[in-house]
Amino acid sequence: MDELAFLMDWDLEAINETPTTNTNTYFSQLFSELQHDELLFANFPEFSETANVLIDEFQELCKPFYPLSSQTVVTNSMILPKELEEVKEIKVSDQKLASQDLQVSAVSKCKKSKSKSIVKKVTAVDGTLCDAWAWRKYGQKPIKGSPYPRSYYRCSSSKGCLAKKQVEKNHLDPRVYLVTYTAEHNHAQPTRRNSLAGSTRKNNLLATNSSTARLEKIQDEVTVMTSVQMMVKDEEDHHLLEWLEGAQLCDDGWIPNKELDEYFIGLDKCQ
DNA sequence: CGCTTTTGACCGGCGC
DNA sequence: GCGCCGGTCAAAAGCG
Repeated sequence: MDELAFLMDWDLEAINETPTTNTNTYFSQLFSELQHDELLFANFPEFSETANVLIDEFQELCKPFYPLSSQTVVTNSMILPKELEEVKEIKVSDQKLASQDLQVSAVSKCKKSKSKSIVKKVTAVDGTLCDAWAWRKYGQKPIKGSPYPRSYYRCSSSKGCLAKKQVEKNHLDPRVYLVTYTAEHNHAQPTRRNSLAGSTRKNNLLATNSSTARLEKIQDEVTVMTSVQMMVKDEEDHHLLEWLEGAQLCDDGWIPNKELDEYFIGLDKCQ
């Protein structure tokens, strides 16, 4: 199979991903959040019918805020109107949400965040390799007080996606990268193979100069570290971090749904 | 040719 | 108003 055919195959794989069930789960959780917020709920008094109606109407309301085609299924993230950002959840990670919406749910149950950005501490080969999204660098600035410049990236997976991240070395420990994510992806996360196909040139060089297996190994290592070592700006999330650090991870570095279920149930009992 | 990175310029917010 | 700082823009160059 030549390279083009291979890429087309990857694209088809992406198109075939229509996680409607997970989408509904995600929206259901989101609505649970909304219903607990009196102010927001007052803005949407019509949301009192079945869950499906709620989901449909909410999707409709949010359409102006994310540039999705009419055929696109909203998956793991989207741009919310300003007033809704107040109740937007902190994610365990930006990755794998389309297949593990429960991770989002667990964290959103834990705490509502007023902070829009997420900071990850990455002890890794390179901050640009730390996730499965494709990023395009659009700027670099020296930062006062730090010997290392800060790099600015925006998502290049999809046109119109507002997701961005900033990467800078920790001047106290140059092996550690601080990665700050802002805004939300308005499209599904690319599959691993897709992300490799659409990743930065540096990643492509790695993939061509060495074996793909080698690249995947690096990314697996980084994935494990980022999912456990994530830092959230708010100290109130300390208990979540403790739980994350103690969680038993899957082979691919992600938290098994069973673990999340238990965490989920534990939270419900506490509340 | 299309995509990326690089890098100086530009802009807005903030403190004085 | 001015200067500093951080974030973004956009032209140029590099690469496959």
